[in-house]
Amino acid sequence: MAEYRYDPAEIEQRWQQVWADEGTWEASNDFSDGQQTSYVLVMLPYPSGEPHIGHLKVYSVGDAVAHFHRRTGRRVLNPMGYDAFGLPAENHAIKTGQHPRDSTDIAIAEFRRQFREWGMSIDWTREFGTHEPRYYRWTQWIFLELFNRGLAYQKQAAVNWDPVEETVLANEQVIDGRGERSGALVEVRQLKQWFFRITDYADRLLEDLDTIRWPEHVKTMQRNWIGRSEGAEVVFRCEELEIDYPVFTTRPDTLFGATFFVMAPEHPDVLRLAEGTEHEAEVRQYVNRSLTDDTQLRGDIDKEKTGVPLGRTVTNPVNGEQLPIYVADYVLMEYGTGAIMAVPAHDERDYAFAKAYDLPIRRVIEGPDDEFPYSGDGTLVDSAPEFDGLHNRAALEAIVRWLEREGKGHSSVNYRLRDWLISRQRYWGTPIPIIHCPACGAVPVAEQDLPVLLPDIEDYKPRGRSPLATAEDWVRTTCPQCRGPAQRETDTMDTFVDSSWYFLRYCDPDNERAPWDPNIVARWMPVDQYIGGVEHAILHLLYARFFTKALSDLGHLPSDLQEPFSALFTQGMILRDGDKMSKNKGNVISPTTIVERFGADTARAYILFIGPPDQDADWSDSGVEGMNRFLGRLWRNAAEAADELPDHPIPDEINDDDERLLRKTHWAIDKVTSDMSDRFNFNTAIAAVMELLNEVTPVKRGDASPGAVRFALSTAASLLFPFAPHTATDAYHLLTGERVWEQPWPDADQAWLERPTFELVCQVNGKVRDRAQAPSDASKDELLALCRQAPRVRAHLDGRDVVKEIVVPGKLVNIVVR
RNA sequence: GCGGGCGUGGUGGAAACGGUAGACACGCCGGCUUUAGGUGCCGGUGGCGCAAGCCAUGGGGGUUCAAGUCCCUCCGCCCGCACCA
Repeated sequence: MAEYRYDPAEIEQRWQQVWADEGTWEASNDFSDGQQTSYVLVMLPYPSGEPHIGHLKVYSVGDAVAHFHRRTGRRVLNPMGYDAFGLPAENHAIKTGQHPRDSTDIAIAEFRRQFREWGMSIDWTREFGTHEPRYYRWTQWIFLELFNRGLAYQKQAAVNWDPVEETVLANEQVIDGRGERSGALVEVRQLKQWFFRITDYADRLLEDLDTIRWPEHVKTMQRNWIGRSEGAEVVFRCEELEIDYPVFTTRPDTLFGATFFVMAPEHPDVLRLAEGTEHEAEVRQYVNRSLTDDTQLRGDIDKEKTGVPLGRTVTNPVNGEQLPIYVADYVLMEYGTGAIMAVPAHDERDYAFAKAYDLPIRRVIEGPDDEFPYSGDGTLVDSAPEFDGLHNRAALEAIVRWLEREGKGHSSVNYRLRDWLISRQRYWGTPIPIIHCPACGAVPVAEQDLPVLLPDIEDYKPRGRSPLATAEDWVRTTCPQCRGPAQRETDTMDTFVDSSWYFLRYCDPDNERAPWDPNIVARWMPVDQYIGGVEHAILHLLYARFFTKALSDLGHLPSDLQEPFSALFTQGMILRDGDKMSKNKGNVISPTTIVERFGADTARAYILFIGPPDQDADWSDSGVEGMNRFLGRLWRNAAEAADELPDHPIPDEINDDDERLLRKTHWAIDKVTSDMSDRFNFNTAIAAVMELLNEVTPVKRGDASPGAVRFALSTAASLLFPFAPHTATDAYHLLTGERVWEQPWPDADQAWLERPTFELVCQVNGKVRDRAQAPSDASKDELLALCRQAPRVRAHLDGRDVVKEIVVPGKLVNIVVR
């Protein structure tokens, strides 16, 4: 017997050459043939160092989907780019002096090399990095579009300042009071910053979640983040100073239970209200302490409630009562109006405060017991004759109607979502295309002057302001409106701005007159299948949705394009011994090592085989070897059959081995197809191909005809193609002389899926006692009879009364005895 | 505290519907081939038991002819949000 040696290095290199030479994976923007399209997109990588195993996993998933879509008749857009602006490259520059552009371009070259080495079916003609002027020119253009429509604006605000990165951060980038990247406790600073008005879109961002096929937990996270609550705004008046203080409450039904009123320490009126009262000094002290307090500590829910009275009162609009005003740090300036009515009987926090300061507690809703606080539903009591006795839900509406009639309040909706703070005091990002003119204010750079190029500078270190400020020649400019001397904006944009529209640019990447041609975008968008990590559940995925809606409203996208990603899949991490891989732990396994040793196909197929791709999976060195053995076995069987078995068709008269093999082959087609269709069950799909190959080996030595063996092997290769494209291509080519990627996805023949007989499970009292071969078309009575005849069943029926008989056709019979 | 997810052999994991628990693979055991092998091939492998059989999907309870799957409850782990009025 000849020796057939599986040589993945040679096979992979050879086919990659063909794909590169022929541009096999390029997707044309000529849609005249009317072919169905599919946009399969994996989140673009941040190019730093070199790809890790997580990249290999996510792109293997994406590539499998792309290949499956292609072979089931769709034209697939599967592009690649790089999210190339960002802090790591800049921090590296501060340390080494190497320009971030240079280190980034080196990393990109390595990513590109490895993606090619992995054999990913990417359309390389559409590649770009978000740091290239031909890209960020349009990021700036989009900024100006938003600016011109009032969706980008500057305001002085309390913002999150990361003292390590020396820049502000968006709310979404602060995790447990710490900077997302640095882990440093963020400080609050009052600064003038650029924002995008994402809050205008809160309702649509919430509602449209119902229209997309995303994992439920991601949708839930977005809903929580947006944090919509319905309630009412109620006006409390300070008579002494003649000022109205509106508060937001979700429980206007408890208005009669309000016994005091609380303002946040940041509330601009706190000091003014306390002025001239006996509490002034104490209030001043409390406010100062709160503002300098650790934000994290202050946010701790278990922290004891503290506060100070202001020495003033407000009027409860429903009953005219005078409620003492307190300042307390459990009230947040960022939410609602920065002031609340306090109802200790029916709110946990107000109750804790009332207990600590010995304030009255008044029940206005009946509860199941006398316990306070009670936040559930019940009958309204001790409120007003017109509302007492109503269920609190009904009372809520009645009270709001009353407030509206009296002009003392109205129903209202509040959100947790804040506007998106996009300015960063850092170098390596897209410059904000604004010019500050002493006379004209913030003036947009003219469209024909885009891009505003990022200047080269000497020192990248941020010193409380953007390093761009040191590029004085660059900063100094003239005002586009009045031609007077003016200064450029020196902040750059959050890199999440860059990645909020890249999926649109892929559609039309070389367009020099516009960010994209809406007609082309209309053909590809929305993305049919988006794939990436859950860590972007809120940040990137919320921002990209906002951009899509805003750009659609501005007329730059089709009006029906409201969501960028119709379907989302979030992949799990690859762990090692149950731990994250990290350089610190020294347990990193690099894709290069695996690819060098076993080939890309082994690495890719193993990662997909290890378990469901949305779950975390533990890496196993011996597991990889097993996959390498399987691919080698498939390839050798194919090579051997191609050489040694005559290329005859399957004979009309088939023997038992042929039949067995053909049934298994069609079963495998059916299994892999359904595992791939709406699911991501790659692990079981690969297992099915293994089962098929396991069936070929013994049969080959038996009586199977050459045609049947060749058919089984070429089908196995064809089914494996999305997971191990090179090996599958080569095996298929050896057997058929054809290119598997040009072949349609195999079709399972129903006739071979149905069997003339099946194994009938015979149960007594729900326990399996025996099995019997039964004709597939047997009647219920026949199945029952077969079961009763089975020897082990008879033993268990002996001398007992049959109570009940259950027949499940095609499956089992259960006889219940006593 | 609220919301979501998960818990199956020595290991990773199978089992859309309630209907043969453990597919496929790793590991392990045995055999054959090989000068040798980190190769290839064949067989075995949830636990207890000689066997008939019994036990087994985190624990307990329930519904059902039948439960990994449905319901209740408890335990453990993971993720998100968290003084949001």
